[in-house]
Amino acid sequence: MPELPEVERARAAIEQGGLHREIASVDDGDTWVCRPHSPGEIDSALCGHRLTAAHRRGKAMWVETDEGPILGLHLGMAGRIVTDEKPAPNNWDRFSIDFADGGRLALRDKRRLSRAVLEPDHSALGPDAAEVGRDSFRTRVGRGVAPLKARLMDQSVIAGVGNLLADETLWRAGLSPLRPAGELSEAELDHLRRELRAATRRAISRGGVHTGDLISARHRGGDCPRCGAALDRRTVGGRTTYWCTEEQA
DNA sequence: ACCTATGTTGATAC
DNA sequence: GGTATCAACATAGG
Repeated sequence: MPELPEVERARAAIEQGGLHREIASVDDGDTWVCRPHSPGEIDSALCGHRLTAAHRRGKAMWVETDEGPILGLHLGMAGRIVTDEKPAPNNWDRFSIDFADGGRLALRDKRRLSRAVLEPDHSALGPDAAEVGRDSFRTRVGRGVAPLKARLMDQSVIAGVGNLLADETLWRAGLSPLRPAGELSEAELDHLRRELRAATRRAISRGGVHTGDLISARHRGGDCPRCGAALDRRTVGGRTTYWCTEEQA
């Protein structure tokens, strides 16, 4: 679920529902999700503080605190942020903050691939996929021999594009996921960036990458929603990929 | 019951 | 350095 659009919604949820409330305690007992911290470390660092601002770059989020450390949050493959909800069963709330006012904020994740850490390191992250400028996009994406889709999903190249958004964007742009990234013309790269921004913005406003136009056809036997041709299905960049061989060259 | 598939990242190997 | 593969976690579905 969580690609850039979902993470942006999660960030907004923290901003709207989690700021300026005194932190009474933190449940950081999941040593996998909170690695490399020991249980109690995040708790003692955040207790008594308040969250003051929520930021995002790509799929990475971080929250500032008043005079305290920065809290990094990542949704992994199935995480989401909930505020003021009762604890989920089966310990699905892998990390949570209890506020002094009785409310709470939780990182809910069945699969435990999400992360909560203090002072997160985002130095290996490229510019945000929705913010990257034209020239930067050209030089960062338009190189190498890796398939275009793999390049788009490389978080150190640009941050935020996952499997579904990559397929949707390439389908919108009419570009094959298999094209060696370095072989794209500047015009193609500019067009790709334009479609990436459009697909991303649209997904944010509509609620997530699952609202894309290609999604409904993205299964075995699916047809291109535009031209009706059978979609091709292959593993590209390590992920299941669907595309229209008629329109995406 | 068993097998496959799943939005993520990171470590590892070539 | 760039690229590819597998493992980490846990669930859902055929």
